[in-house]
Amino acid sequence: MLMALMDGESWPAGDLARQAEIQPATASYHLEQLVAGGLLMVIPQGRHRYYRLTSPAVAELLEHMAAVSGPAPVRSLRSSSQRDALRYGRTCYSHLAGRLGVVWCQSWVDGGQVKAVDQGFIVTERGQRTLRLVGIEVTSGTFIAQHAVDWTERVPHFAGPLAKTVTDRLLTVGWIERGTIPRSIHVTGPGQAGLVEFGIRIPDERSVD
Amino acid sequence: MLMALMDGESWPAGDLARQAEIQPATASYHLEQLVAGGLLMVIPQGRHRYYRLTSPAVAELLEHMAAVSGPAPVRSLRSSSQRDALRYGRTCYSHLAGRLGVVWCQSWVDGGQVKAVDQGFIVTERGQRTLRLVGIEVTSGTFIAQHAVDWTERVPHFAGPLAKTVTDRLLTVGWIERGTIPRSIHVTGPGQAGLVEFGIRIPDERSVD
DNA sequence: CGATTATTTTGAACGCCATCGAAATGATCC
DNA sequence: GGATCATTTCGATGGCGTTCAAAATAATCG
Repeated sequence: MLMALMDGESWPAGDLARQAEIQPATASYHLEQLVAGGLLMVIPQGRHRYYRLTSPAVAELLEHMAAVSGPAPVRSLRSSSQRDALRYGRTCYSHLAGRLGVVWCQSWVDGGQVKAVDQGFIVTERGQRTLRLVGIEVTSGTFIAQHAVDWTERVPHFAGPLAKTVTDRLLTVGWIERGTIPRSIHVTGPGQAGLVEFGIRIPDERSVD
Repeated sequence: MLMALMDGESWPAGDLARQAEIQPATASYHLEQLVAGGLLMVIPQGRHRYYRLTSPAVAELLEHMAAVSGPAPVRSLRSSSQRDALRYGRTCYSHLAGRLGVVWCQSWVDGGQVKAVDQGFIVTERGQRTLRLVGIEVTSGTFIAQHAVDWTERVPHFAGPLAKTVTDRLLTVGWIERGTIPRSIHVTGPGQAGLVEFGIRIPDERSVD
């Protein structure tokens, strides 16, 4: 359930129960504990009670835990295909993660849109021009944080405010869109060409290693 | 027990049991689980079996967890005084943490030995000269990572290779020394003057807030 | 080699915690 | 206002995990 909430969105108890494949009563019990423990907060809205992580810090911690613990053993076919989808692309507190996020980071390093500095990257002039393609205006030298480790890929990807802005923009212009599996992301038809122009070598969605 | 191992040192099962105030058999049982879970490794030496964290990554994760969970409620006077000692100064995987580590970081920012950049600090020319006082030679511009959050202080402190080098050096020249409580650090007599010259405003050991 | 120390293994007891079905609460919809 | 849906509360069950004492193993010491 915590993993399902890692995109920073709010989900009602029932949805979380279904995803965790447990009874609603059980989910309710656990969610209460997580709220008591300060990891979750609850936003009552009508007959729904929306749960969400109390802060991005919690998401970071979870990502950190997942990174150290390594990939979980596959329990069922369903969770496996679900994992594959998330492995391809997903949002992590509103920035791109998964293979898509990693490839973006690598492509931009190789393509010279960003220059690696300690603990992150700074946007080059080329990067500045590339960002302008999707209507984002920044001064070159702007810093982009990197996420220390990525859960499924174990390599850096962009994080922080600018990463979020870009992700939002890519969703708005319709180059990427959210899948049916919560937090999953995939590339749209127009996005195929768009992202290449945006300096991202798009990975094949079929061949997820 | 994990907290006791956070300095990266190796401890035998018995010592860990005593610190955790549990029976040796119980400790052994738990330590075995932690090894199975990949958090600990064991180094058999004679009739002792030394346990240690498998990697610095585990220590970072623990620090992260402690930071998010906040200070634990005080259970006993003993654990409280122990906590106070660690709050004053301690090593975290071979770099200074606790109030001492935080003050070092703040003093150097104020004193101009380092300049804050994103996700860390870089050594200025003044810092270069200060480091030379203890026989450490670096080029100005050298990067010092910062630990995102400090468990007891919740403010940044130095981490990474250079922080470790300095800590080792301060121990070698005898300005700081390890206390009886594992991981605890305090300032020696000579260190009082030395650390001031080294650009650190030494906090009073008595008045730990 | 016997005594001592460090540690693990075994075995058993206890407690508690996760789980679920059923009932209760609360809110929406018609 | 009654029906339906989302969620929580209640109550009961089963299981499992933690714990420790005692015994076993292993290594050191005299």
